[in-house]
Amino acid sequence: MGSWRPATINLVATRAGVSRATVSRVMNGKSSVAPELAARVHAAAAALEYRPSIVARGLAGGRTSTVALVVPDLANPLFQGILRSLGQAAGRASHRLLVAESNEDVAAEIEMAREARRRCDALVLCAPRMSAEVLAQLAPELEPLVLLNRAVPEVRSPQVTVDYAAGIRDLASHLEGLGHSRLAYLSGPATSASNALRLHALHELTDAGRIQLDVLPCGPSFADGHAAAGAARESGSTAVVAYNDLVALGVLSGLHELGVRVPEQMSVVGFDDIPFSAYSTPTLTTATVPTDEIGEHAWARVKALLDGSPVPADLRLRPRIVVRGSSALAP
Amino acid sequence: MGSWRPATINLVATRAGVSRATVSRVMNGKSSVAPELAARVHAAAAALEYRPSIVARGLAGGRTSTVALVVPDLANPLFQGILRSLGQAAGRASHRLLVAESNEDVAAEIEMAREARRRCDALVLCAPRMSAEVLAQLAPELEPLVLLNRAVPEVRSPQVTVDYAAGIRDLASHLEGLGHSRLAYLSGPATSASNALRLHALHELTDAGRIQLDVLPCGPSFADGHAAAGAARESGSTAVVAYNDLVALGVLSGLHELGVRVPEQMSVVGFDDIPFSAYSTPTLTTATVPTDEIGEHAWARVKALLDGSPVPADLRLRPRIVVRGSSALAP
DNA sequence: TTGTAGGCGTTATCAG
DNA sequence: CTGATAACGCCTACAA
Repeated sequence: MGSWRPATINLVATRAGVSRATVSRVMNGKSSVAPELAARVHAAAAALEYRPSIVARGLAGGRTSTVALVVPDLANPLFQGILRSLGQAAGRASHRLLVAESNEDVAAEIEMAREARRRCDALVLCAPRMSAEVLAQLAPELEPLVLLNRAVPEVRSPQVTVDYAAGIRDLASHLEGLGHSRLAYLSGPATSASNALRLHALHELTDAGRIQLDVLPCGPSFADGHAAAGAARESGSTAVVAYNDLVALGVLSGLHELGVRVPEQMSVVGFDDIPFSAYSTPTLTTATVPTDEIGEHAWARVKALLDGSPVPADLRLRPRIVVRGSSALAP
Repeated sequence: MGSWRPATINLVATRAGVSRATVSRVMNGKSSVAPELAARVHAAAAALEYRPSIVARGLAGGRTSTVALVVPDLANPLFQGILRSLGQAAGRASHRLLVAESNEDVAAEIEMAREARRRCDALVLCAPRMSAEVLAQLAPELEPLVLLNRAVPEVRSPQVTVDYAAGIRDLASHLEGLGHSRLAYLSGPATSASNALRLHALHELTDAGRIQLDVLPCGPSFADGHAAAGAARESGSTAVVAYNDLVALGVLSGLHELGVRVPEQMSVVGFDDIPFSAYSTPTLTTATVPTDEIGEHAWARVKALLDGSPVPADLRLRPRIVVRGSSALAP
């Protein structure tokens, strides 16, 4: 038994004594076919274990039933969540996901987006670092395109974004309500758009005279947060707002080592609600980014684009505050 | 300006005043072409922003430069790690990854594997739950195939597996060396092959009279571990071997709530070394599964299969013990 | 070295 | 309702 070649539509047609066109019609359930012929086709297809070639179908019909997802970093729970939910949603509609990780490299990201798009029906792009100009210029050739986690007015493609500003405001308000009037913000990567948004939202609160703010350079990782614990303690603030949960958990760990009790002596809040935040000691007050919804909504837009049906309006998802053990009344 | 159609090889050929064959040759760097013609082709291609259609190329040449990865659960750090490293390795060779998640559903897994394979050049399959019989029967039609995280002698395809037994043995030996003679094993899902391996390895140690073992039914999640903390304490064992890190961290949390100090009163070890294990309180002693290497080696085998070159021998990666703060001398 | 022609497996358009 | 026939975009003998 040599290497087995998959059955083609031609074989099935011959075996069933019909034309390829009829086989195609039967397989696709399109325009009605005489019951008897249909039965013969089904029988032949089953006997031959025939499966239409997705590749050939892609060439002929221009649809690959595949959508591409380009993300900067698959180690990030946010993108992992998006990957999962988008994959599930697409899967339910019999579409597959092609995933490409750019490793935060914008140049690579551009090339990957171009290339990934060419072999798929649509592209879902998460490009937090890409400049609006580049994105605006690139977008047209990437269509059908859905932009995630990033609002770019210059781009006509549907966008599903996260209202980080509102999330941070809610977090700050929560702390304010607990009597904290001076907050330390552990800043993420300087090039991060979402970091800029967070910072901007915080500055608005200081401008409104509601809080005092210490901005401490930090980074996006646990280690960064851990290293910044000392600076946070020295800052004179009574609460720490971390760039994300990883950083917050790092701060928790760092403060613990420094003998600073959380939340008694200092409150800490994160952002993202990664799985462990519910289980750290103390458990972490944070804001949840609804990645499930992002994927779901992203898929709805992809589908609309592909079907030519009305595309749902752009969405700005508001993170939900999750109050846990790391925040309490100011000392 | 209506919707723009991507340039085809025909357009380039016409523009350059050559035949399609010549354009094809130039684009693929195959058999030498007169420098002047090549220059014309390059110029035309550049002017038209021509990019060969990957889909058409796939149909004609039978290569899609895409490989499929099927995993049971993308929430699992193990598979996330494999996804990342495999994706990176494939990417370096200009291949893309099609990812499909079966949600632990074996029936769905079978269908996904079949389907995913048909649209790609090869399949990398992680199917911890699939029976050896089914797998053996399915494998031939899935080739070129690389099996991950699962040793199945009946299958001829290359396999990269993890020696969980050795990992567990090393962990148990570590505890034994600390004076623990009675261990509680928090068992994972009954259908999990890796769980069976862990259990088997542990039983060998009891059969050898080296340790006493309490097997406690548990599960694979943090919540399962948390819930099992009480049972672990009552078991009479002085150390807990958890099915994985998630469970171990859950136990840590549960024991903390019960007022049991770790590692003073009880030692706890996990398995996987997920990112957070280095930062929990106490930090978790565990065993690292080298996901980076898995992806790397898996890709090497995929490539060999596709190139028709000699396929590297099957690999059994041994986890590396990481001793941290959750294990200490028996009380 | 270059061009011609046929084929990859489907779908879609027309006749009949 | 069914069957030729022409795309789809590219690759690859085979010929010249």
